[in-house]
Formats: sequence, C-alpha cells, structure tokens
Amino acid sequence: MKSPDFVRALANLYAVQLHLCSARSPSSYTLARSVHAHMIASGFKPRAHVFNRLVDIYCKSYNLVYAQYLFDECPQPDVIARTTMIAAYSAAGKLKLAGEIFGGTSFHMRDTVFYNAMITAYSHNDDGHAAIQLFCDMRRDGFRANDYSFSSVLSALALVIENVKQCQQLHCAVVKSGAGLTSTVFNALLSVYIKCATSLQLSPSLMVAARKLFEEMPERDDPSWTTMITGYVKNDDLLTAKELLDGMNEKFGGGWNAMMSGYMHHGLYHEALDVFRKMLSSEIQLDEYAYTNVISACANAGFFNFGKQVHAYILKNVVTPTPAFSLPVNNALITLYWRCGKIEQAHEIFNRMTVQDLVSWNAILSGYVNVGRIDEAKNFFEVMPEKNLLTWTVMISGLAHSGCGEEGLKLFNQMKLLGFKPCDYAFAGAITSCSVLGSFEQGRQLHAQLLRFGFESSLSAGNALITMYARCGVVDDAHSLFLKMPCVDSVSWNAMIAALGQHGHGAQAIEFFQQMLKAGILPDRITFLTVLSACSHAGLVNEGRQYFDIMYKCYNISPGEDHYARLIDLLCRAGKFSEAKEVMKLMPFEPGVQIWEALLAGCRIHGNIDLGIEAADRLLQLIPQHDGTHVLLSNMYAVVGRWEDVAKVRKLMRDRGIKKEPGCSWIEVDSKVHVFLVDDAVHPEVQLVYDYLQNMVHEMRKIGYVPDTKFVLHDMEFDQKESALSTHSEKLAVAFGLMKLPRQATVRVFKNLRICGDCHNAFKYMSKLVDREIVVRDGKRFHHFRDGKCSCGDYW
DNA sequence: CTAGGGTTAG
Repeated sequence: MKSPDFVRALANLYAVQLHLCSARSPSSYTLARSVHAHMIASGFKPRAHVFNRLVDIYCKSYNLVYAQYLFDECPQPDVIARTTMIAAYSAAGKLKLAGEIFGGTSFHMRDTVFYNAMITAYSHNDDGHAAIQLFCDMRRDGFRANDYSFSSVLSALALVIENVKQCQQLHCAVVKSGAGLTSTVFNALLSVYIKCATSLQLSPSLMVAARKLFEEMPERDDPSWTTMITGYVKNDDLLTAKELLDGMNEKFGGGWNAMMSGYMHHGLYHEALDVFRKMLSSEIQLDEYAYTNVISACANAGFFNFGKQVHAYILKNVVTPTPAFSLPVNNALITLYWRCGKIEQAHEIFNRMTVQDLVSWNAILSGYVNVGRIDEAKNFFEVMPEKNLLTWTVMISGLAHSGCGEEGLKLFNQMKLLGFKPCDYAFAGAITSCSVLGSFEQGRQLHAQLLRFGFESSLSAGNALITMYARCGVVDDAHSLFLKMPCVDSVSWNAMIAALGQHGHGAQAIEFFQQMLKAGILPDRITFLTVLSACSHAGLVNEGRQYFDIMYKCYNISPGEDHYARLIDLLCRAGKFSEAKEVMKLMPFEPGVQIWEALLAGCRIHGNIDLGIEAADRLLQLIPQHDGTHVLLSNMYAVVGRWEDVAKVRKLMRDRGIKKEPGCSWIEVDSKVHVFLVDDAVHPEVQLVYDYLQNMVHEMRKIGYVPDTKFVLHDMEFDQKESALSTHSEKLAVAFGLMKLPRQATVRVFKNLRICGDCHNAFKYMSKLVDREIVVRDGKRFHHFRDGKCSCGDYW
C-alpha cells in the first residue's frame, strides 16, 4: 500500500505535469495513458481538474472510449468535464449522448460555455434548427451570448438559410446584435455567405458580397483567408483562388492547404504538388492537413515515390505524432500503399495506428477489395465496428467484381433493409452482380429502380448497365442505352466494344473502336485488351495483329502479359502455332500463367498435343491445384482419342483432391428461369429431354456433326462416353427450351463454365434442325448459333 | 471546457 502522503505528492506531480502540456502536444497522450494506468493501479482518486484534464486529452486524441470511462468514474463531474464530453461526443457524431449529458445537467450548474458546446454539437451534426432554438433558449434563460455563441449560431444558420435576402438580413442582424465583432464572428459570417453561394447556385453575386466583407474586415487571420480561398475553390474558380493566395503576405497555412485540396479534386495533381513544394521552401508550418492532402494527391495521381518520400519526411521530422495528428495522415497513407501495390504495408500501418476510425477501415477494406483479395476483405467487413454507405458500396462492388454475384445482391438488399439509401456506385455494384449471374430480370428491375432514384445520368451505373445487358445476352439494349447516356467516357466505349466483341460481332466492335478514335477519346490499355478479344472471338487474325502493333507505335501503350495472352489466343485459335511461338520468343518477359493458358486452350481446339502438353506442364508447375488446367489437358487428350491419358489426368485430379464444379445451366423460357443440374434426375422433364437428345445424337452422327473419335468428355469417365452428350446440362437445357418455346423465338442459355467441343457441335446442329437462333453464354463470351453455324466462326 | 477554416475512404 502507498502511504497517503505519497499519493498526495503523486497527485500534485500529475496535476503539474498535465497542466504543463497542451492537450494536443505530442507527449500529452502518452502522459495521460501512464497517469491513467497509475490511477487504476493505486486506487488514487484525483480532484476534478485532473480528471477534466485527462478527459480533455483523451478527447483530443480521438480516444472517446477512455474519455467516457474516466467521465463515468468522476464522482460528480463539474460543468467543465460535461462541456468537454459534449464536444467529444459531438465530434464523434454521437449527438444523442451529447444531448443526454446536456439534459442531465441542472440549471444552476450551466454557464454560457456549456450552452455553446451544445449549440455547436447541433450545428456540427447538421441540425440547424435545434442549434438556433437552443441559442434562443439560452438567452431566454438569462445567459449572455458571447462571441463564441454568435459564431456557433451563425454556422447553424448557414444550414437553414434558403435565399440571398435572408443572408443579407442576417448580416444586418449581426451588426445590430451587439455581439462582440471579433474576427471569429466575421469569419462565421463570411462562411455563411460562401456556403450560400455554393448551395444556392447564385455564386457570382454572393461571392462578390463575400469578397467585400473579406476586404472590409478589421483583420484577416488564418481562417479568414482559408474560408475565402475555399469559397473560390468550391465555386470552381481556381484562378481567382490562386490570385488571392498569391496576394497573401502572412505565413498562414490554411489557404495553401485549401488550394492544394482544390487542385487535387480537379485532378490537377502536378499543381497540387507544386503548392506543397512551395510550402516546403517557405516558412509556412506544415501541418496534418498539408501532409494528408499531399499524400492523397500522390495516391490519386500515382506519384508513389514522392508519396513515400513525404512519409519518410514525416517519420523523420515529426516527433511522436499523437493519434489526433496521425489519424487522417495514416488514413491517406493506407490508400497510398495499397494503390502502389503494397497491401501488406498498408495493413501494417492500419495495425500500428493507436486509433482507427471508419475512414481507416474503409481504406483498408478498399485495399483488399481492389487487389482482389476478397476473402480477407470479407473478414474486415465482418469485424468492422461500424459501417456507412461507402463501406457497403465498396463491399458490394468488390464481391461483384470477384464473381460473387449472389452475395453482392444479397448485401445490396441487406443494405437497403438497414435504411441506407443506395448511391449510384452501390447500384453499379448490384448491376455488376447481375452481369456475373446473367440475371436479366433482376438487372432490368435494378435499372428501373435506378431511374426512380434519379440516377439516370450516372456514368458508373450506366457503364455497369451496358455490361449487364451485354452479358445477359441483349446487345441491342446495351447499345440503345449507350446512345441515350448524356455523357460517356472511355469506360463506356470499352464496355460497348466488349459487348459487341463478346457476342462475336467482331467487325462491329472494330467499327465502334474507330468511332471512339474519331470522337477524340484516347484508347487505354483496357481498350486494346477488349479489341484484341473481339478479334480473337470473331477470328479476325490480321486485324488483331494490326491493332496489337499500333498500340505501342501510335498510342505509346506497352503491351502487358494480358495483351500478349490475347494475341497468343488469337493466333492459336486460328491454328497459327508457329507464329504464336515466334511472338513468345520476341516477348520482353518470361511467359506466365495467362500466356500458357491461352496456348493450352488453342492446342486443345486443334489437337496440337506436343505443344499442349508443354503448356500444361508449365501451368501445373505455376498453379498445381488449378482445376481448369487439368480439365483442358484431359480434353486435349480426348480430342486425339488418347483415352488412357484422359483417365490418368482424371486420377491425378482425384489424388490431388481437385473437384470440378458441377455443370449448371440457366435457361430463359417465357421470362422464367429454369435451372438444370448435371445430375438433375428429379426434374420431371429430364427423361423426355434425354430421349430427344438420344435421337438427335443419332442424327448428328449420320451427317458427321459428331465425329466418333473426337468426342470431348470433360466431366465423365472413359466408360461413360456413350451417355456423355445427353447428360451435359447445357444441352439438356437447350433441348428443353426448344420443346417449350414457340417457333422462331430465340433460346438463351446462360452458363458460367466453358463449353466444350461436343456442346459446340450439338448447338450448331440443333440450330439447323429447329431453324432458330440459340444464344449460349460461355464464361464472358457468347455464341450465337444459327443455321448450323456459330458467330465465333468456330474459333471457340 | 466552448467558436470560425483547410484533410482522409470508392
């Protein structure tokens, strides 16, 4: 046990120490933690001012939980502690808790400062009316409003003002009110003018009035300059903002930060960096806003090296940053690191932060989503302490882009049930989910909902819709949407070229590409990927090669592995293996997974067994557990009738525990979607369809559509060969559709697995037999079978 | 202890 004297001495020491450091100083947080720990260990109950000091430090370092804990420990918290807590709750957006403290404080304890804190709490949380009401109550109850009260209520008024007249009336009222006309009050008034200018779309006249007020102010401090410069920035007048900043002689940092942020939001990253460099070389104090702005600009613009240098500079020159300092800076750093491909470092920064807020969580979540590590992203999503609209949106679009369409849609509905109003990005994610699933009906409903929400001119949602319509089989709808969109960007053009290409309309895709160039849109690396795919799917070998060449020559885009893979794919599908090998020799890097996959797929089609085995060997070294490689290898052996080797690969797959996905098809009949599974023996129509197919196989053999020796079996054993064709689910589905649909109607099949050679043959035959179009989705591509031929020109 | 301004996540 400590003696009472010792504890008293300690208490005095604490009080002095805490009194000496500012609440925002770097060491205050560490000191508070050790004092707090000591208090708990020794059972020491300090006097109110020490409590208040600790509460204040915790609040200022965003450590609301500790502050709350201390506050609850206070036997009788005085008005100062209460004021501090109200401010902290307000900053954390917990208006209700702030209100509880306010309401639970008796009248005789209250003072003006206490009222001011609550007025500010309301106005910071966008409840202007409540703030104004409380300001009136305060004066009615006999408390004198001071300049802080006026500043607070002015910012509340900015929230509710509806027209210019009110704005000017307010100006007069303030002058007459007898408020101490301090610079704070002027700044608040200036801010009212500028907020109105921005929201009422009457910017010119109000900005002139604001500037007049600014010039007439008795003295202009840092916030005055910041407010005025921000005003111009918010009204998209960067030129005037810059002029004003250049005319400023004081060493205030706020205006510079505002300027940097303005440049960044207009995509002028070089200018933003210039501002930062000027700040560095002048005597302006760099603060967290400056660092946050510049790091964010670097992350957005891809200036990763500069960003990392700033990080190093901070670590070297800013001693022991407090959590309050480091929170926004670290949040920006998380984004910087994952954007430059260093997700592990981003994670480490996240882990090392003493406090994380929602922004930190969203930043790291986006990181994992954007590098495609969806399982880790899901884990973060699960354990997040709170979620906002952005959280949900990021997760939904992440799931959709990782192929988890069902989960994406589920989350979208969950989000709506929780009362979040989806933004256009959220819609885009949900729509992309439909593309993945091929759910045309749901996609159309989402489109209708989107219009009801007033997002008809949204670029991101529009682009997602183009892809959705295309991947649900209706290119025409995609096209008419593209034409209806009020403005389009390169993503829209890419989506449209992809839509045409995926449906085998190679020539039209190229035509669209030419139109894009004519419209003055610069093609990017995605454009070329898309164009090359289109050529490959339609068998346009020469065109594809030509576009591959101009990519670097005319547009200075160096082809990546993905571009080379498309080119190899194009050549191999056409059977030009020696040329493909030539390309691989001249390639500036070693072939990776994508290249070998393209090669193997081509070999499978043409039965080029030697090259195919080499490709498969390489692939199995690179990705030993990949099911697709095994399937392709086994199919290739099947193409040349090496059934023993097929069986060996099958055994290998079993030994390695590789399970192939069950084949599953969706077929659209009378707008209802029927599902067939490979082993769907319970489906009442299966036997009927089976007989239909047996008969069809027989007929196909007679005219040579199904060569006996080139039967490709991808999920059967060798001895099941005879029944293979009739058990393939997609063919069952088509047969079913043909029997049910009225003549001439188009049959659409949506399937996410690759179709095989015998499917392709069967579809061709069926289309001729029944004289109608059959549309089959094969991964991201489509085959249109008509009159015994396929749109892919048999370059499948 | 309270005010006015500039920041971070897609």
